[in-house]
Amino acid sequence: MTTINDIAKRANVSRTTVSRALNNSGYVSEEARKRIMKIVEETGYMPNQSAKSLRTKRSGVIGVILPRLSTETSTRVVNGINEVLAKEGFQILLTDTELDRKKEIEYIRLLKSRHVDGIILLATNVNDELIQTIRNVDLPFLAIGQDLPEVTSLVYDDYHASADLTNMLIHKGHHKIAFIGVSRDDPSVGIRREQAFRDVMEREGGEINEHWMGTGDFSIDSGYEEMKKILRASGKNRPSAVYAVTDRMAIGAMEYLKEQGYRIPEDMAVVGIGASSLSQYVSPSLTTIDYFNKKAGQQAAELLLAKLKNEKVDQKFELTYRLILRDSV
Amino acid sequence: MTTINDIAKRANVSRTTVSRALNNSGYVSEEARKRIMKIVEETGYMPNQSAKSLRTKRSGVIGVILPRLSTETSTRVVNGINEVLAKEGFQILLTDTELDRKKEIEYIRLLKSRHVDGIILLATNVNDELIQTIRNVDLPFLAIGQDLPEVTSLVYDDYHASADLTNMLIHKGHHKIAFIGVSRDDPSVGIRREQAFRDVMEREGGEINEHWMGTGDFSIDSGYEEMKKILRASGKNRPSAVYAVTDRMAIGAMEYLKEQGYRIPEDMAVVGIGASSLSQYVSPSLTTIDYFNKKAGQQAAELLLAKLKNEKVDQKFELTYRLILRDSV
DNA sequence: CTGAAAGCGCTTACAG
DNA sequence: CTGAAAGCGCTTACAG
Repeated sequence: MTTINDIAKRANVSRTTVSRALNNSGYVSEEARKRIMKIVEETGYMPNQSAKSLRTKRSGVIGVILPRLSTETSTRVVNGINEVLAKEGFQILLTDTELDRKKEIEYIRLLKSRHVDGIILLATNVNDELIQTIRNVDLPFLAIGQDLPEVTSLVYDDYHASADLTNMLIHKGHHKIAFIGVSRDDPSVGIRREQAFRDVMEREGGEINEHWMGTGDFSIDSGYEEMKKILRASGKNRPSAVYAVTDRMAIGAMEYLKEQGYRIPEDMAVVGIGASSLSQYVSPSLTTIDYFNKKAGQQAAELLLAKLKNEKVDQKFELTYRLILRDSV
Repeated sequence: MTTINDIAKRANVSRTTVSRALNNSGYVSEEARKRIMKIVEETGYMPNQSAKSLRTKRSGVIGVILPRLSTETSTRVVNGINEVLAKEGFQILLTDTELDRKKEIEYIRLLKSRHVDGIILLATNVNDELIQTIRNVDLPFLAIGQDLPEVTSLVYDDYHASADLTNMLIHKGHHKIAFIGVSRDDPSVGIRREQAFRDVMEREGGEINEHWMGTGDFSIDSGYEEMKKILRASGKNRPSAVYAVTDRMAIGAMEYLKEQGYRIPEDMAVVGIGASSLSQYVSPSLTTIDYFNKKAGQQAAELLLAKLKNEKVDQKFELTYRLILRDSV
């Protein structure tokens, strides 16, 4: 492995000068610069980033913490993050918590020890230890998806998105709407989306029936199972629509409904959230809400870069969304 | 930021001893160890990985080079890689070439300068400069998806998978089969899958018609467009089935066929490759081939770990596949 | 069982 | 415009 010393020797200058030439810092004679660059070219020399990072305290690496590597939402966000970061010469150090809160905290500290310049967390829950850890590592930090106190957070407008979706169903004539949510550990998805649903239902005189309220775990299977439970529990008094808080659960619900011979949307309307590619190609195509995940990733990266440049950034950002009306309603 | 020196001072030992205690290397009295560990706990000390890496020449980071961050195939592979690596305390440094060959090479060198311990490349093409670069960086290296000369490569069995698929169509009575492939720059997908198709068609007396041969670019849209072209070009003599070399293109083709009022599979059978989640939920569900991408990722990671331990590993690995018969045939 | 010293490959005041 | 020297935070022979 060639080092800066090798280049210096071959160019007949000190390594100080080589460093200056490479980083465009301080004066270097045109002559020396040319000699150095030529040798750099020839040897394919690349500075050792560990040494550089040790010295400068900057690594050019951003840590990204994901709840799950294999969901479309995560992938889109990471894609957006990477697009912006790569352009600025940053790389992503990727970690996957597999939805384990312990790991979330562990990885924040690990990333710190790996000298990342900043961290972007796709957050799925909010708890004191997490907040505490974030404060302690004292690194440029950005959360996406949950509103973390005292942390710069990009949040989807879950309340209004959910309210719009519910309103839309009501205005299409549905007053009996089943709901498939998730655990309240996830404030954004588990609490806010449900709260908006309940608020709108109440305001508009919809019927909320606890037999029609299910709790899934984000998976397609859980959507299927919850739909089954709801239908079995509801007896003669059946909902005419089902609102699942994620596309995957909505698609699971559709599977069960189709199996049971329900026509969608005639016998039962279905809506989800997420605008997954599945939602587009499933049959009938699923009405859903697009959260522009990729854009969220881009924005997160841009904000983090701003922080790295010591620019002041606001603490809270609300992301926009878009209702996509399709054939399932 | 607390360093090993801080710990040493507070524990009244030298940093040498702290290092030994932390790494379980060499002798440390039980007493000293306890004192040290207690302080490590209290301070939440984590060793600076840049310093460690500079000194030991190992970073605990594996570079992963993806052609596209946002495809299900990539995601599944990365997921498999990560699962194995995380267990061993390694992290992934992620790069996305956006299908740009220049970047492929650039990133290999970049990852080297970032002191990764090894590299896994999801390869999409084979060319001399690439092979040369891999040889030059001289790092534990693993390719997935293409057979790179002199590089440990995990390849899907594209030839036989494609042959099986073609055979299956023929045995279902299809002798006129349209084919939507991709550029021959990609030997695995662009050449081998097509070659197997042609070989089987020839052997079994199927009709190969150049009007029925399209070339897409992996996207759903391109599947749609190629299907359109094929149908328009074929006039009265129409195929009864279409084989697209990826699920996404197959789904694009299905979209066009459905728009034109074709019944699937009665008027036209459709098959793809990839076992994407889309293939399962699209309607009718798509017959396809599962390449077990996650398992490929796991195996790649395991092989790389073996290399890091200086174990000898074979140079070529062929992965298995599975035909999934669904309603589109 | 323990510590002083050297060194990994860089950058950056400082002096000239 | 250039270089000698210090130092970033670790690990590892080496000596005791």
